[in-house]
Order: sequence, then structure tokens, then C-alpha cells
Amino acid sequence: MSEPLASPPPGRPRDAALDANILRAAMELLGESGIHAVTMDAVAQRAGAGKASLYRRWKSKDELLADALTLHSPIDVEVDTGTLRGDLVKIYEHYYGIGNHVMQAAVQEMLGNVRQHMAWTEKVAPERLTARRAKVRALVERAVVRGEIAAPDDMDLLLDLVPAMILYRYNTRSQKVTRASIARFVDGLVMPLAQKAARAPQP
Amino acid sequence: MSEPLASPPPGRPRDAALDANILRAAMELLGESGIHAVTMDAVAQRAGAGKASLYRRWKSKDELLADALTLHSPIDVEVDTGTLRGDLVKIYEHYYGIGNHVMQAAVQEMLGNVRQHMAWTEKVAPERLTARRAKVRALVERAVVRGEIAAPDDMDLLLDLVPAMILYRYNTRSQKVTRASIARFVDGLVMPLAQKAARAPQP
Amino acid sequence: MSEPLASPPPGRPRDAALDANILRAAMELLGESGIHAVTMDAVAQRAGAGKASLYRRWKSKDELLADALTLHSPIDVEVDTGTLRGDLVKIYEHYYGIGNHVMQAAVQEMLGNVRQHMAWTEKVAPERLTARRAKVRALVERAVVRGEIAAPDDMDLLLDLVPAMILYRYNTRSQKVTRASIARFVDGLVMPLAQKAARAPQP
Amino acid sequence: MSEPLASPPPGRPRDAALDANILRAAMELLGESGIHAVTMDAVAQRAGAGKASLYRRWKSKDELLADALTLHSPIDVEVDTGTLRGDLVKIYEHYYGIGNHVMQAAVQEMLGNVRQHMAWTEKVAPERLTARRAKVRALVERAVVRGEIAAPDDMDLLLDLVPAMILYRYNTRSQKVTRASIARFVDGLVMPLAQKAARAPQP
DNA sequence: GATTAAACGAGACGGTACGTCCAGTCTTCAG
DNA sequence: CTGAAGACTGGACGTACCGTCTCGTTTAATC
Repeated sequence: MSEPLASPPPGRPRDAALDANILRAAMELLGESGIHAVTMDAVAQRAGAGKASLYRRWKSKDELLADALTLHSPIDVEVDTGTLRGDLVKIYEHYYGIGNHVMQAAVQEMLGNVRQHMAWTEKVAPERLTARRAKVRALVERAVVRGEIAAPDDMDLLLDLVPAMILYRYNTRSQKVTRASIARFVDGLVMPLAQKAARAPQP
Repeated sequence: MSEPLASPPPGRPRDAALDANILRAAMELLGESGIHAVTMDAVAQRAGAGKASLYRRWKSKDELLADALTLHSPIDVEVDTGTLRGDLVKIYEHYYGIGNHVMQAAVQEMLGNVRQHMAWTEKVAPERLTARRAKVRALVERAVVRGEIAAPDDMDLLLDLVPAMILYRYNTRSQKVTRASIARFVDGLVMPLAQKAARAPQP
Repeated sequence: MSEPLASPPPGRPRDAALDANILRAAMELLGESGIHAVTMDAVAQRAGAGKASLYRRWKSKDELLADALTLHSPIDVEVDTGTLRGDLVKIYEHYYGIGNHVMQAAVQEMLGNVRQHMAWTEKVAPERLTARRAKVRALVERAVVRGEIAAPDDMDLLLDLVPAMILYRYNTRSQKVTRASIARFVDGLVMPLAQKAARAPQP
Repeated sequence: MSEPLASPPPGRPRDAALDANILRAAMELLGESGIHAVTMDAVAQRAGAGKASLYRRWKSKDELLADALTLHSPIDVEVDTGTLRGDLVKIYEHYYGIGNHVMQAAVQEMLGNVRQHMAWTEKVAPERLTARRAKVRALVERAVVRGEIAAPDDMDLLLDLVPAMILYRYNTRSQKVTRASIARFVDGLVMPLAQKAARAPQP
């Protein structure tokens, strides 16, 4: 009932499959050869598309890249290990491509190099990052409901901790994301802060 | 005795003032028009220098930029407010240019955009960031000695927290560095973690 | 007997008015903004047509342009001033749009610029230029019959003289076609050559 | 004494050899593969130059092409066969590359196709075409002095005849320049017109 | 009237060339 | 040898346009 009567716009419709095809081509190039191989010509060629088709969809290379990175970084996972610590480790491993080589290579590249002049912020965040934040927030709230931890003092800060540390350490000291580093951030930062509230008032 | 007898190198000596002049030109352009205005030609022209003089001093634009950003972000501050919380807030405010408009604008730009293809990591970190880390570490250790807090479980993580959050929030949500945000990170993250160790074992 | 019984092809018939509409649009653009404004998209848009309708009628832009230029440059004129000189001046003035401002502007443009990668030759010549040549040839032959001149030694050369000079001078020295220049070519080239044959054998 | 004291402009001077190198590359491509092979990238690559060096010297492809065609079409020939007819045939054959296959191919290409949107006129004419005209004019004047012909009524027209016919016939009927066609134009047009003046007043 | 098949406006598509910009290097002349 | 000036190679970017294709719609001629 919402829009059933809207007549389609005139002219040949966009090929929806091409969108995905282009984004996939960009990610492949990124994963295979690094950011310097991701030129608009190369993406177009690999996608079997013309450059015009790229620029019809995205105003610039940056916007294409932003979309490529976010659309190909998965959101939907079902995580339920029974403990908050286990849930967090598992979901972050999933988000950062641990155990998925192509994905991981691309993520690493992106962390350090992708954001050129990219107005990364407004492009990526709204669509994917907030969705991820919501997922993690749900895990924490479930732990609260379950009685595992008390409600955190500052949930927003808590949710940013792991991605912030990963980004910072990659950018300042080239430290890659690993299973171990994720565990360290969860055990050393998130869990202590989450448990603090529950523990402090006890005595 | 070691140096005075060495005969001076032949030819015209380097103009030491030029180094600073070039770096200043780079920072001005960054502050005025953003990172995309910082081209080597533009820097050379504004500094009244030739491009060769830039490349004689730095191997690449990245290195020049790294130097420019770090040299203009001061390290040496004497901070002693009596409490760890006060020390941390003060030193971070100093590092991020709170209260210095030109500096602050440049830092904001840098946070979001500078790292182009820049191998930012190896250029900036060794020289400035580690010096800053050492400063902050000293503040924390002084607080331990003073008995204000116990020795942190994972000092390395603690030292990265504030800069990591600043970087992440700027990059993903365009949040600028303010006096308030620094206080929030210190109060909501660093201090709770530092005090946790001291508090937990008490009962 | 050949055509009348052929059943018309099935489907919607071509809109004959559209042909003229498209050609007119092309000529308008040419006259208003020069050859660089005559893109297939622009022609289609101005004609209120789709590009497919253009390409259904002409195999390429060149052919469309050739048609546009020739269809709008009239062939059929009745010229009979009594002298060959008068006939030639009059017909060339007609062909080159002297006294027709829109037409003349288009012709000027065409002379200098139209022939892009255009295989101008095979497209235009057969249909219009040869018709024009035939017209001029008739004028000359009439003058021969009338006894005004003897049969020229090399008629083919004679017929090309004026258009060749107009084309060349426009292309090499930007000289536009005017009433005066046509008169000069006729009086200084065509007439002397036509009369020569008649005069030389006299003594 | 004219400019000996002018100090050279600062900076690295243009590489004069590169100019010729680029023009040669353009001509080679034109001669070998036709006008469609003459892209700016291809010219730059063959010349071992960057595209910036092409655009530093010429504002557009058209201007480069105009220079290439004119600079490589020779002017200086010593022609003295003893008769005007012989001189003209010989110099035109030289100008149109008869007996020089690479040159001739390029000229043919140029006649029909090169001038795309090119403001051919102002680029080519002043520098080379007028020089050629002067050469031919000298031949005619020498014949006048020698008493072979009388002074022509309209010298300017005479000088344009052969190139105009060549251009026109190529463009409208794809007729290539040959030894025979040059002879035909000289014998059928230029010589009769030149001799007419001398002959007519006799009786 | 229903069917059919082509023409129609609109605009997306692949491809190709253009002209611009910038990093990093090289070359000149002056000090 | 340093310095300013600026030319050099190389390569990516974003634009423009051609000729083709694919939609949904309209229009005759036929059934």
C-alpha cells in the first residue's frame, strides 16, 4: 500500500547486479594487490563495466570505496556463547575477518591506507558502523538482563573501545588485527569496565 | 674533541632556517585549506623554496607531513596538578591543541584526512608519539609511586586509550576533540581502569 | 506495378515528420553554437526524440550530419539570367546561403569544422553534391549550346573550381563566403577558363 | 646586439629536442596507423614523454597536430626546371610528398580527416602555408621576368588553385594526390590562366 | 475490440580519448 | 654543494561523447 502505484521512472533501469559487481571488483583488487591497484579504470575493467557506470553511481572514487568496504563487511551474525566475553570476542573476530583471508587482507589495507582524502565519516558510519554498534550493544544489554554485569556507566564509550584500539594501533604502530589482539582488548578493557560497576558497590 | 677537527663539508651549507620555514608553510596550508591543498609545489612556493630543497630534506611528502604535524605538536610540558586525573586531562588538552586555534584546526584536519597513502605509522610514531607515550607513562608511574593508584595490569593499553578514542570518533563520527571529550575519556575509561586494580582486592 | 501491391511492413510505421524534426534540430544546434555542440544526445533532446530514433534512421552521426547539411542546402533553383556569368554567380550564391542568415552561418561552420573524422566524402557527395554539379554543368552546357562559349577542355575541373576555392580559403585563411568572393572566383577563374577555348583558336 | 644581455629565464629550460621528438612521434603514428591512432597518450608514450610535456607546449591536441603537419611538410626546395610548368609540377609534388611514402600517407590522412574541431586556420596558415605560397609566387614571378608569361591578373587566386583542388577532391570524392592529378591541375588550370593574359591581347 | 509488432522517449551501458593534477626526479643558473 | 625555478616522466582522476541496449509506452495495421 505504501508505493504500489508509483509508476517506474522512464528509461532503462539501472542494472542492480552491476552495483554489486563493481563493488566486488573493487574489493577483489584491494584484497589481491592493495589499495594502489584500485584505480577506477581497473575496477571498471574487472567489473566489465564502463567508467561512466561507476561515476553514475558514485560521485568519486572515495565514495565507491567507502561503499565497497562497508557493504562487504558483514553485519549479520548470530552470536550466543553464554558469556559476554565470549560473545564479544566472537563478534569482533567476525567483523574483522579473522578466519577469512581475502576479507582480512582487505580490512588491513583499509585500516591503514584506504582513507585518502575520503570523507570516510559520513559515508561509512551511518550505514554499517551504526548497525554494528547496535549489534554489540544488544550483546551487552543481554548480559545485563541475564545478570552477568550491571548496566554500564557509559555504554557509548564501551562500544567504541575495541574498534578504536584496532584502528589506532594499526595506524600508529602497524599492528595487525589478530585473534589475540581482540582477546586482549576485550579482556583488558571492555570486561574490566563492564564488571567494575557491578563490583564496586558490593562492599 | 671528536667533531671540532672535522673539516666542514665543501660547498654552500644548508640553510637551517629553511627547515622550519618549509614545515611552517605546510602547516599553514593544512590549517587554511585542508589536506588537499598541501601539495609539494604549494608548500615549496609558499616557503619560497624549490621543490629540490624539500626533497633534499625529506624523502617523501609523507615524511615531510609527519614532521610538520609532530614538530608543531609540542611534547614538552611540565604537568603536575597533584592528581593523576588532573595531569592526564591537562597533558591531553595540550597535545590536542585545546586553547590554540591554529594548532587545533590542523590537528582536526589531520585526524580525519591526512593519512592518505601515508605510511604514517613508521614515520610519525618513532619520533613523536613514543615520546608522548613516555610522558604519559611517567605521569601514571608517578601516581603509582605516590600511592594514588596501584600498578595497572596492562599499561600499554592504558596509554593508547585516549588517543585511540579521539582518532576513532573523529574518523567514524566526525566528533572533534574538545575539552569535554577529553575529560569524558579520562573519567570514563582511563581512571576507572587505573583504579580498578587498586579497588578490587580490598575486601 | 512494382510497389503498390507490396503489403506494408507490420508494426507501427515510422513517423515521417520526425525525420525532418531531427535534421532541423541538428541544423539549429550547428547554427547556434557550432559543431562542437552537435552531439547526438543534444540533437535527440532538442528534437524531443530518443537516440534510438536517430540511429534507426542514420547509421552514424556523420550520415545524419551529411543529410542535415545537404537537405537544408537547396538544389532546385531556376536560374536563367541570360549569361553564363550571371547564372553561375546566382546559383553559387544560392548554394552558399547568401541572403539567408541561418543557412549561411551553418555553411560557414561546416566549411571549417564539420569534417571531423567524418567520411564526408561518400556520404554527402553522391546525394547532393553530384546533383549540384549536374545543375552547374547544365548551365555551362546551355551556354555552349547558346554559343556563348566553346565546349570547355576539362569540364570536370571547371565545375569544382568555385567550391574548391571556397573550401580552401575558409580552411586556410578563415575567409568567409560572400557575394564578392563568389563573383571574384567566377570572374577570375571560371569565366576566363571557359572563354579561353573559344578565344584562342580564333586567329 | 639585439638581445645578448637578456639573462636566461630561471629554472630548467625547455628541452628543445623534445619538441621535435613529440612532433615526429605524432607524424609516425599518423603515417603508420592513421589519425585514429594519434591519441595524446600514444604520442606521449612513443615520444618517451609525459602528457604534461605535450600540454605544456600545446594547448590541445589540435594545435599539436597542426604543428606536426606543418612542421613536417617541407618548404625548402630548390626548383629550376627552366619552365613554369615544370617548376610548378615539381614543387607541388614535393609539397604533397610524391615519392615519399611515409609523408604521403600522412598528407592523405590529413587532407580527409585530421581537421576535427581544429581551428586549423590560424594555426597552420601563418607559419607554413604562407611560406609555401611565397615560394610558388616566386616561381611565377620568375617566369614573368623571364618573359614566359605576362603578369597574372589575380595572382592570389592562381596560387591557391592547386592546393584548393587537391583538398576539395579529397574531401568530396576521396581522390588521392598523385603525380597525374597534380599535372592535370597545373596543365588544365594554372597554365591556361597564366598564359591567357599573355595571349589575349595579341590580336 | 483484441492482438501484434514495430516505433517511440528515456536513459543506462561499454568503450575510448581528452585534458588536469600531482608526486618525485632532473637540469639549469646563481650564490 | 646549496638554493630557487621550473621542466621532466608517469599515472590516476573525472568528463564527454559515440553507438548500443533495454525498459515501459504508444500507434497502426491485422485478425
